[in-house]
Amino acid sequence: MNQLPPAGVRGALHEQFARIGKAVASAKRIELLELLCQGERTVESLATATGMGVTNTSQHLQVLKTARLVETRRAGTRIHYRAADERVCGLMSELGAVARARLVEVERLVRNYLEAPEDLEPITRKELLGRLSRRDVVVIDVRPMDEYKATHIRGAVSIPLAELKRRLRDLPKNALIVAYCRGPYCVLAPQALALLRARGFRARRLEDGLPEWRAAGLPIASGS
Amino acid sequence: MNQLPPAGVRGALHEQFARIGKAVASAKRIELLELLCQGERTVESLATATGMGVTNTSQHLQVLKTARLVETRRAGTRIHYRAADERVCGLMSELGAVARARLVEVERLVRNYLEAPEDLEPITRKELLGRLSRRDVVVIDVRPMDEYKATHIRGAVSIPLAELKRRLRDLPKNALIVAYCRGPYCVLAPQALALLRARGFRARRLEDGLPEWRAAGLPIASGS
DNA sequence: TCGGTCTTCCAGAAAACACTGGAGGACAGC
DNA sequence: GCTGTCCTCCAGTGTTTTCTGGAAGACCGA
Repeated sequence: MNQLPPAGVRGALHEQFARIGKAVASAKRIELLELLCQGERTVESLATATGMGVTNTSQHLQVLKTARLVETRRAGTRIHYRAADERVCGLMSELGAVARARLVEVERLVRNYLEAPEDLEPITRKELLGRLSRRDVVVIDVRPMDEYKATHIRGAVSIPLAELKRRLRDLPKNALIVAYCRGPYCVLAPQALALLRARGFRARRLEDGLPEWRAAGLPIASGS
Repeated sequence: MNQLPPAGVRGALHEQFARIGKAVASAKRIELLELLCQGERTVESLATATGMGVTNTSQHLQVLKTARLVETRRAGTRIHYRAADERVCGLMSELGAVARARLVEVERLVRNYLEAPEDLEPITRKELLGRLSRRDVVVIDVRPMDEYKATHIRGAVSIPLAELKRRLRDLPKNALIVAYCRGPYCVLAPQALALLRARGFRARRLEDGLPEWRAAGLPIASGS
């Protein structure tokens, strides 16, 4: 190649490269490829392994197939998928390496799970009060909006559990997040924690819930 | 790592990997990354090099930046972008390698341009007639739809130039495609050829155009 | 402080994509 | 032939991405 191809071809070439990129632009497909790099599997086994529906799995596999990253083999009524060649798996690990090197979030995810087990304990009212006055915490009220409007911990923001996923981007990645809800048996806060931690946030639960905070005579507020 | 992280984290990890994948899921961004792997450049210089608008270029660069694939440096009023590290460029070449290895289209693109110069000559009416009867050709009429309805070569399908891009998927990748329009000085067919060839199709032009075909007493039709 | 330049942010339209459920195709066993 | 299994295709819905102009922000030089 002693000369560049003309512009029209260059664009189309890049589009071909992008086909590969698009194929690995989805977490589900990456999961599938990782599994396939371990060995051949049927559609159904991939579906159960990833927790996706069979239809959806099949469609993702079609995408990978048209990008020529995987190949198929029919055996009776079922179809076995496998990675098209070792280079594909090489690309996957390269991708993972870049992700680990470049994305701090990945490190944080691992650290959050493997270390800091004390973060799994609820935070006491007293400690939260201290942190609130030092402003080194974000307190979120994960109950439905109308309950928040009625009464909430002073300084807390309302993020109903249903909206949490959508509002993740509003939350700080480095500060501690404390979630609370109706009381010690309420499931909203634990669910919020699970989501937050899976996304790499540092999150803890307040001991008990709002009624106990209020009963302790600690500062509350109402309205939005 | 002697144990897998729990499912919630695994999913989130894959999503982090997919962030990198998404970043390279667009031909434009791949082009930008390739340029940046050669060295630092300003937004404007990237915009002119790729033929994109500055706004659009900037937005693609933001995507790359949030994926941590590129970094910036301010110098007075302009901002210099560069690849975040060599591993990123390594990933790009790995991507290109897989694309070349796996995508036949890429090979075809190169071949279409570097070889088969005879395909650049128009096809004669006589040859087209023969191929039409052997059905080993797809003839497309790239004039506006109403002209097609009035009269067209029998066996041709109507794909007005404006719609060609959208309808590329309807065309065969292996068969020969012959385009015609109003006559030897009409620009529609040449433009269609440029697009088709850039996308890897085998495409030729009919000598002259419809009037000459008709004048030669060859088979025509009308209606849709 | 005031233009001028370079870049980013924002809002809206068009296109592409992911997921779902139901219909259809290929195969094995009876 | 018929039935059941496994997979793929199709159509519809809701979300995300891409691109475009216009406005705003950061910086330089006068």
